[in-house]
Amino acid sequence: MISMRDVARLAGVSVATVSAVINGKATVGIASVRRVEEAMKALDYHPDQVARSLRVGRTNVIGMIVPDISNQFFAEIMRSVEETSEKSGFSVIMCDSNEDSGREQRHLSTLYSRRVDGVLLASSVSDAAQDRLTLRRFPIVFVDAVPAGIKHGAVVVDNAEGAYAATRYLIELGHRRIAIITGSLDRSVGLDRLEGYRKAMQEAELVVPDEYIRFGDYHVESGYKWGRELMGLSVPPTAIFACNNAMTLGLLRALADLGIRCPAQVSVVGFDDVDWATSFTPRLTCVAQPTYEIGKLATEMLLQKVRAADGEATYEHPNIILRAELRVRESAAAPAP
Amino acid sequence: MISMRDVARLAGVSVATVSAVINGKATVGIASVRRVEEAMKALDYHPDQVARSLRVGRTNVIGMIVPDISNQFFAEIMRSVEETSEKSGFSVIMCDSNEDSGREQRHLSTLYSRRVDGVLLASSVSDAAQDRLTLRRFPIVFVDAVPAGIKHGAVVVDNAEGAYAATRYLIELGHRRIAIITGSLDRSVGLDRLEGYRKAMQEAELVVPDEYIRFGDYHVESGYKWGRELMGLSVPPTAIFACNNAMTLGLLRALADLGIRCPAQVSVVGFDDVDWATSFTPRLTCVAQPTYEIGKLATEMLLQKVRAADGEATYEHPNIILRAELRVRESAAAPAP
DNA sequence: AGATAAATATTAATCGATTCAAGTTATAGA
DNA sequence: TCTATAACTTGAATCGATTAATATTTATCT
Repeated sequence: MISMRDVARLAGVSVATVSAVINGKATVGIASVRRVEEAMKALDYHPDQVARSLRVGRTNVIGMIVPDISNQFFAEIMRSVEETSEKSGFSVIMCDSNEDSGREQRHLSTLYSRRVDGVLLASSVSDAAQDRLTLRRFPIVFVDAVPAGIKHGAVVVDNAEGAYAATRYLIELGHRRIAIITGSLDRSVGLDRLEGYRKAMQEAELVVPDEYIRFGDYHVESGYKWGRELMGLSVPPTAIFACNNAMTLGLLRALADLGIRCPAQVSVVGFDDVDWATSFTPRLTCVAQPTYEIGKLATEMLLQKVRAADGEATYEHPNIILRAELRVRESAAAPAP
Repeated sequence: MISMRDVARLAGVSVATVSAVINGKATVGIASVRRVEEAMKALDYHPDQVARSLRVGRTNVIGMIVPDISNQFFAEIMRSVEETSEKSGFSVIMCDSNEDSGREQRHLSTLYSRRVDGVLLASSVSDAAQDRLTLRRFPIVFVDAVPAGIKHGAVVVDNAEGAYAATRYLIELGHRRIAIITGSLDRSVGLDRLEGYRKAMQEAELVVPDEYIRFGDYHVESGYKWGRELMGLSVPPTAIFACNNAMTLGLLRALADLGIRCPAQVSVVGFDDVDWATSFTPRLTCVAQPTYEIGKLATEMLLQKVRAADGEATYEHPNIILRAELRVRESAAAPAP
């Protein structure tokens, strides 16, 4: 392995000079700079970031933990995070928590051992926010879901507002029997979306029978299961609001299996816009989250925190709350008379 | 930052002893082990992997480069890679090459600087295989696409066979005018799928007009564009084979926009099975790749290589070629008479 | 008890960078 | 020519672990 010593030897200077050249310090003579650069090229030298990290106490690596890498919503955020990080010279270690708080904790622990400079935590399962110890380890920015009580350092979407808009839209179309398939309530995402739905229903003075509220787990299967159940009720809903992309998919599959036509027999609004949404017949009406923006802003916020922490300071940015936009397409229509 | 010194001091032993305890060396007395363990717990000590990596010359980190993180096919492979790596104590740095050979090279270079122990390279754009220098840097396993001439260290699917099966199936349904939307030919994936298609057509003694072969770029838009073009031909095909998930989506969108019903008016077979494939009406017939297996086997092969390289040896495993399975559903049917 | 072997523990070098204090050379001004 | 200052350059300590060589303690056997 070629090291700085080798470069120094070949260039006929000290390692300190080589280091200065690499770091663009202005104190090096033009002649030395040239010789060092030539030596580096000749030896195909690439500075060892591991050694550098040890010395400067910074790795230029961040960690990102998501509940499911293969969910398109998170995949798109990851893409944006990777792109933004790379521009600032940061690499990203990706971790999948599989919505399991044990796995999440273990990942946080390894990331700490690897001395990453910060962590993006999507849909945190465990209440990492409560975990004072974890928070003291490294800068953290919460993405997608914000733990209760956290007012700073999170980038999320206004889930309540998005769910409200979706439900409102269905009501305006004339629906009165509107069901929801939501996620578990131990994270803000599920909580807020349910709340938005409830608010819209309440405002319209529509009572919601308990069996119209179903708690899924953000996977296709639960959307399918609850979709079948809902449509099997003695008084089935005329519209269903599904709270993430996977459950929407499951719901649509259930409808197809049951031979129930959408939107003629039942209207569907989903959460998360995905590439297949506009290829479906009918094209899917849904609440879209700006994944690119979420990833970009969260990364920028985290890097600010990292830079601040470098100078022993702290950088506290109030939560960024982006708008979730209702995209009206064809899967929701007025109920059959 | 708590270091081994602190632990050693508190436990009343030397750092060497602490190190021995951590690494499970049998030479430490039972009493010392206990004292060290208590000290570690008391101080909430987490060994610094950066320092460890520098000393032992291993990082226990691998890199993975994919052309598009947000494509579900690669996202699923990544998930499997992350899972398998984590089991062996490896972390994964994810990089998106955006199908750009410049970006790919830059990523390879950073990964080298970070001294990752190995790299999984999906759909390599640049001919990294030819790049002797890159190959000497670290163990590499090719995924999805195998560079020309590479006989070892790749995990791929039998693309030609998959495409052959798909085309064959369409022919058996009675189609004679079958078009293909494939990817560029500078990677084995595009090449092999086209070849499989050609072989099936040839065997059936069907001539393929040039305008039935369209070269996309694996993105939705190109599937859409070529889909419209194909259906606008004076003699349009009665069946279309699209060579990846995104282009299939674009094609289906084009058909929907044109009001052309599938499979009544045109049959469609896609490549890559994805979560939405079975929620569509009609449910999508496609060639499925075993993403979980691909990720798992590729990671295992890479880790073998890493372990071998650790002992100055090399581990050469012949390319693993998995079967791509045709999943017959409803988007392809006999042509209208 | 004394010798020898076995079991533990420690010292100090090392990995490859960065960085500060100190040293050397060059330049300008008197 | 001499000195003060500026412009470069370097030696050596340091980051936090691992590990080989060496030292110390304990156990075993005659």
